This record gives sequence, C-alpha cells and structure tokens, in this order.
Amino acid sequence: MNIVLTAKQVEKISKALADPYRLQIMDLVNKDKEWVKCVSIIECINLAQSTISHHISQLVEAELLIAEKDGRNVKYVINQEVLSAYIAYLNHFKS
Amino acid sequence: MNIVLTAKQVEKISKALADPYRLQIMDLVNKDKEWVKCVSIIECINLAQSTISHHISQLVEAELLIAEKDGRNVKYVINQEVLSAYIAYLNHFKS
DNA sequence: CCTATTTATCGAATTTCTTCGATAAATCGA
DNA sequence: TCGATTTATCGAAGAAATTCGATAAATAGG
Repeated sequence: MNIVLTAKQVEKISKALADPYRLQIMDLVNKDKEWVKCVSIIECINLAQSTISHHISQLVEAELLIAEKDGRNVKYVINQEVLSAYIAYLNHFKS
Repeated sequence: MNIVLTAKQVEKISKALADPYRLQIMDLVNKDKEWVKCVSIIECINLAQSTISHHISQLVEAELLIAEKDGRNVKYVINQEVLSAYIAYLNHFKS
C-alpha cells in the first residue's frame, strides 16, 4: 500500500533529515541490511548519549526509522514506506 | 549530466524543505510550468515581504530554485537537476 | 526627472533547536 | 538480589531560525 504524506509530514521528515548527525544515523542504519542497535550508533558518533537519543527520536517521530525493543536494547530499520512516500512527494515537483 | 550531492548539500536542501511556507513556495513555483515571479509569490503568502524574500533566498541558496532577474522582477523555476540529485541521494536508503 | 513598484538587507525580538550532564527506568547476568 | 548496561528524560545554556518593520537599491513608466 502506498502512503500519501501531508505537507506537515513532509515538513517533519525534511527537518529530520536537516542535520549532519541524523543523516549519519540514517547511513549507519542503512549500512547493515538488518536491524541496527542503538548502542552501535552511539559507538559511532561523537556526541553525548542523550544527544544521540534525541536525534534518533526525531527520526523515529518523523517515521523515517522504525524502532523495536529487544531486551535492554532498541534496534532500528529504515521505514521504506515512508521513505518512498517522501520521494513520491518530491517527484511531484518534477516537470 | 547527473549531479551527485555531498551530505552538506543534502542537509541544506532538507533544511530548505523543512518549513511550511517554503514548501508552499515550491508548490507555487511548481504550479505554473513557466517562470514564476517573486511578486506573485508574495501575493499568495500571508507573511511580510521581507520574510518571504528570506524564505526564497534559502530555497535559492539550497539550489532548489533557479532565480533570474527580469527588469524590476525576479522569476524562479525549480532546479530539476538538484531535485533529481536529492531524490537520488534518498534512494540510497532504499533496500 | 520623479514617483511607484519590486526586491534585498539590516537590526531586533521571539521562538525553536542543539547539546550537555545528571538522573531515572528497564533489563541482563553473575 | 545486586551491579552493570542500555536507553530515555529533564533542565539549562548557548546557537540558530523565524519574523517583523524600516529602509535601501534598482528599475519601470509617466
């Protein structure tokens, strides 16, 4: 099923992608084709744990990432449907 | 020729798209398939002229819009190459 | 030449974002 | 059960973004 995003959602997704660390997190989650643990993101990025948690929250809030609890850990994958919907929105700007 | 964007450029483009008025401006420029005059954007959006000028600047700075002087007016079109390059960047996150 | 129109720029006020350290909550393993 | 690990949340400081009004600069038209 194809999702159609509202302008508000597009705004939120754009904002989520408008930060170098959050783009880096998207890359890290994208690298592995499986679920990526929060702790391994924290290992890779030189920011306070609380800050990284906040960045991840924004990506999850924008629904670019899907979070799943796994014991003590939380793991993430990219939400392909939302990503596709965002790209579809941008495609409307094509002539 | 296909442009490849740096992460810094992607961040800037995302930031440019992370505002409701700027999304509206993109829509307005997209509506007409010709060049859209600045003055007609100002007519459509309920913000001070200086604020709209600032929003347009960010879209031009991010190279999402191409600006061209036309007498007293400035007119815009969407930069299709940059838009495509942004979409291509996002496609890398697809599995 | 003078005035009106169009756009850009400046400075200031307000709001939002980023980042941190401290700490809490949940869960795992010994 | 207890201590260590993992993640989230809170409050605060500083940085950046949004918005406005005032004003400047460029140009069109009478």
